Amino acid sequence: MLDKFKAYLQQRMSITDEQFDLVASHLKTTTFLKNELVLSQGETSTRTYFILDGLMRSYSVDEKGKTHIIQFAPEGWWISDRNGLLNNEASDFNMDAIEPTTALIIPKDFFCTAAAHAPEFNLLNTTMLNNAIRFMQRRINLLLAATAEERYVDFVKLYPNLTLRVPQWMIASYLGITPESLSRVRKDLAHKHFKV
Amino acid sequence: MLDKFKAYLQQRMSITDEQFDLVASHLKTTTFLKNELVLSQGETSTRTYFILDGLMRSYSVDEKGKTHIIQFAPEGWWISDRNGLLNNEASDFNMDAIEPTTALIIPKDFFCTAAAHAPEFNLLNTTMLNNAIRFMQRRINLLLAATAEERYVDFVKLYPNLTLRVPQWMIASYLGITPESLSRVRKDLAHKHFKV
DNA sequence: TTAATTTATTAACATACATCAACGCTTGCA
DNA sequence: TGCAAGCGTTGATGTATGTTAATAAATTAA
Repeated sequence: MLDKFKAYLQQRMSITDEQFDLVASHLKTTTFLKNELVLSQGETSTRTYFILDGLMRSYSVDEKGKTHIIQFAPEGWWISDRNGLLNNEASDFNMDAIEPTTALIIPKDFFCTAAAHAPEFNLLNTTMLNNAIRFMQRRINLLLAATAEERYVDFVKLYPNLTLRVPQWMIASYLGITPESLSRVRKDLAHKHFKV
Repeated sequence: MLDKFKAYLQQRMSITDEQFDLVASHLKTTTFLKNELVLSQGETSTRTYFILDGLMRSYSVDEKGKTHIIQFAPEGWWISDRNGLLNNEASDFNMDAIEPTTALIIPKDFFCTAAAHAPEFNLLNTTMLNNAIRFMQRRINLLLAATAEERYVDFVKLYPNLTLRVPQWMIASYLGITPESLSRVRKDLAHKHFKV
């Protein structure tokens, strides 16, 4: 199962087998059941998860009980609560597994200790963080500028894979619209011969 | 002028005068006029700016010519285009100075070279990046879950300083509403005795 | 200082999306 | 096997916010 993590790293940095073994010796895997709650709003967690298999999400629940999805994390993605990670503060969000999931538990100091074995881990870390920012800026821009239909089309192009795996109401919740609206958006797109 | 940067670093890490001098010797300051365009959509820039004085913003312009503000950067904030920084790609956004601005030019490899002099720069860098992600998740959550009024109230509490410095139509553009809507929101809040 | 431009407000009207409710379809579990 | 629960669709209706336009106030330029 660690092979997937090794492959992930090798695609993004140069790392020897020895370095990987040293680094990976600190890591444990864990599994979550479908719909298992991993972290609730108000709890504190300093862990990051690297998803080996399955699908997780982080989301908020507002006063009316409505759910708003902050992030999807399928295989090869990272997910964590930054409040806990940075300041040992309570999480603003919930986290759960949408599918049965296997994940690596990445402790808070992982990149720091890993960099002691292979300095390139520092660059990998900052590159990934910058990338996350880039994606979030893009999403914010869409939320500010685009219609529900445009946001859905963008989602499908960006995550064709997720579109099939995730129930529609979750996609709606990620896009910031109701499931009913998404249903209508899809109907309109079908008339315009939009595929998948 | 570099004093401000030194104070900024000293608040966030331990750094000696010698280390600072070494690190700062690579840096140049630059100034921008009010309304000066710093970067346009389609151009490539690998620079980051650290704002010493003044106020900058990054924003997109959609097909209808409407402006959508991605980020405000007042004194003590960083601003950059991640497309250029990460991949030497063209920027999705524009960047300009809202006020006359003095900024440090931070080259792409700054944190890497600085870490050679003071390793704590690595931690500072990742902490700041994680913090940026935290703030953006919070903003996304508000865009998904909150009304225009709630978002405005949140903005005013989070950036009381900016509320006074920035024209209303820019705040509207940051919140994802029209200036007319913001005007109405403010009127309603005034009736509810909301202050500032 | 006047003139020109930008910014903020207000009103009438338009629309994208939400809400509420009803109805089949699937799914999972008793 | 059957039945409850969840999911997706559709329709009728409601509402927050957008659009357009006019005007006033503030800022900038000449």
